Amino acid sequence: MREQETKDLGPGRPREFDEGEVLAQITRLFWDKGYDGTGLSDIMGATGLKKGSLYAAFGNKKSMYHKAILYYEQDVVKMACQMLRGQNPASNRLYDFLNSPIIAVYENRDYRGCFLCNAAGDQISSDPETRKLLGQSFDRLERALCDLVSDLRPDLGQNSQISMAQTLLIIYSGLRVQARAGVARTRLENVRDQGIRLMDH
Amino acid sequence: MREQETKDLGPGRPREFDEGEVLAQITRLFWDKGYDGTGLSDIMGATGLKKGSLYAAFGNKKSMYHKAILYYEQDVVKMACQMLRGQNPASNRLYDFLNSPIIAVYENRDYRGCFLCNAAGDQISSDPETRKLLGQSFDRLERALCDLVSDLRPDLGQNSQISMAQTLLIIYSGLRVQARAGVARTRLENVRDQGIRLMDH
DNA sequence: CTTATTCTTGACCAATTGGTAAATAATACT
DNA sequence: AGTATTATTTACCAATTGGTCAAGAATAAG
Repeated sequence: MREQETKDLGPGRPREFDEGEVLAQITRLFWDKGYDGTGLSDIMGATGLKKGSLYAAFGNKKSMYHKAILYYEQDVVKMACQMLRGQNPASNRLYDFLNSPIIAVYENRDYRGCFLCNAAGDQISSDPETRKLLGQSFDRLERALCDLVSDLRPDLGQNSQISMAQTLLIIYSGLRVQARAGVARTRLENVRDQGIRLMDH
Repeated sequence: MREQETKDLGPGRPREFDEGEVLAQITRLFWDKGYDGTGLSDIMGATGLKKGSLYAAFGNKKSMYHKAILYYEQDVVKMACQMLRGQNPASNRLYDFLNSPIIAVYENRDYRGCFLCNAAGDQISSDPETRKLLGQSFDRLERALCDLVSDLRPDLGQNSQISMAQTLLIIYSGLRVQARAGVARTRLENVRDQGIRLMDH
């Protein structure tokens, strides 16, 4: 009675690529080059697929972008949420969260920033479906942050906890943006520490 | 002995457009459509100028973008800094600063966000010159914020004041990004108020 | 008026854009 | 084997991209 994992091949020629892997590559492209900065040619080059296959599998460019946001949520955002709700001490989880933008840039030389934050600044964020997807992913992050705050400050009322979670998300977004803009490490670390100290009040 | 304002016309045909006005329009375009999202055709349409004139006056597209950031600094950022150092009570200035992203979206239906923040998420932020210009503008904002904090909390040491200014800038960036992503007004207001309360500690 | 200088215009460019359609190839079912 | 179904490939499309260049137009100086 269980659902088939690999979609038992019905009639017709089978796919020669893994949809998830291809989507991961598409996501990476949109992530660091933006919507208009990524051409079908880039996508073809990175995936090795021709336009026909891409359009058949993922629809047009805008639809590919939407699927990329969804993939990012199921991949990066989900992982972040698991970390936020993980088994480590709550204060460590908070530190790791606010430290991750710094690690990315200054340890891993990863300048892509946060896909959601980049997308918010992109022209395509005026597209309603894109906004909806961005909102969903941010909400998901906020809920995880809320759980973290509730671990950290069970003494506070729920409204205060929510406000703190929202503030942490905003600080995180700001850190991602400024890190991508090339702000010095020490400055980001100052803000990280202030964000952590903010939880004491 | 004073500098001539309108550049006494020397030999040759005189300009038929005001360089500042045109630059303002170019800036607006890059601001809400991004680098790749803005085509020369858009710029021609908005300014009424042909490519030849544009290239002669501002160089190629990337150079136009750089000049747009500079224009933004001399226009929007400078005004913001003047407000931050203005005559109003310091707490009012802080409120106005953190409230401005909310006003923009929810009172003025202005969804452009902050050009600098958008640019940081843009593909072109990997261009060194662009990063330099972004850094300069952010620095300018941070210095003004530092003066504000020093008005607000003269009791603190300079290092603490700097950290606070940096945190305010990051919160501001985050607010701009999330506001553009369509986050609900009350959430932004929560964060605004938390940012203000942050100054009490 | 002529000349030098600057600006504007319009034609032109190769390359690329997102997108489509037909032909071909690989599978399952009968 | 034949047929229905789905995937891949190839060729093709009109439109647009950023960018250049030469010709014409408007000014100042001689």
